[in-house]
Amino acid sequence: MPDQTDEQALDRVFSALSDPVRRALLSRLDEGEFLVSELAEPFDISLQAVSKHIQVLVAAGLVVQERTGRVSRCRLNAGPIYQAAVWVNRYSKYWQAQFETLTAWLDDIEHNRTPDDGQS
Amino acid sequence: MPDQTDEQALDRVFSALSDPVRRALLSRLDEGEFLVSELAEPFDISLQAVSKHIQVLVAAGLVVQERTGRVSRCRLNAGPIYQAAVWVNRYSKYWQAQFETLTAWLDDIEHNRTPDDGQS
DNA sequence: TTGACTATCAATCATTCGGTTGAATATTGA
DNA sequence: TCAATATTCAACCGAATGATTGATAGTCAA
Repeated sequence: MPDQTDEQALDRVFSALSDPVRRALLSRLDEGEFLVSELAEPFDISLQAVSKHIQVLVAAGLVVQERTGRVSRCRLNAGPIYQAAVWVNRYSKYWQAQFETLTAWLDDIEHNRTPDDGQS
Repeated sequence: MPDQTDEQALDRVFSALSDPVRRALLSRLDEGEFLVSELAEPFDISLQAVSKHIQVLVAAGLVVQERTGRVSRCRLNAGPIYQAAVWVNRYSKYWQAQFETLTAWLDDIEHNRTPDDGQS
């Protein structure tokens, strides 16, 4: 039985993941650490808008920022996604057909191989 | 490489999951079919508010409604959650410690056993 | 037919969200 | 010191969100 704090944390994580810009930021940060300006570069929106998106990710606990001098280095913290993963995986029984694919894919990760990932 | 339609579908699914009332509705519908009034009963908010939450779930493709006479029977359609599950499971490598728990849990589901589920 | 019941529609309200522009803060380096 | 740089803060804007209340539509049954 999750307490209210957990529920609110889940609110923030799912809400953070509901925006395509923020998902793209997390995908990028999965590759390493980046400065705010580096993260902002691919987007057509203003740097300030990206900065606010990063703040949303920080509030959800998904990103950690470490400021040294002028620059602010951003690092992924995927831990909070775990509860979201547990939540959505409760429904995996409904896509049995694709289930073998998912488990194989998770198995790939477990053995530190690269899954068939067509991500842009 | 997901197309824009898929991205927007993911937006809607994650956004739908970001509200605790809607997550509770999905959990309930995982147990079977319910009328709108039955779904609304446990909540302190108005029936109309619950009806609107259900409409959000329908728009995300997570719930199907079938109206017969006065009543509207609601049924879970978990399929669209799959893409969200794939998305969050990309980050499973970051919680290796808990990973065995997750795979064991998925394995339980695969064999139609009941996982250790303390859900309210 | 009348009345109760189920659910949605409609209007409203306060708040949040995603974006903008402009100013401020702080750091670096010439 | 002074100018350029990196980031955040602040104010604002329009649209979306989550809730309310009241009205409406449609169905069932006495």
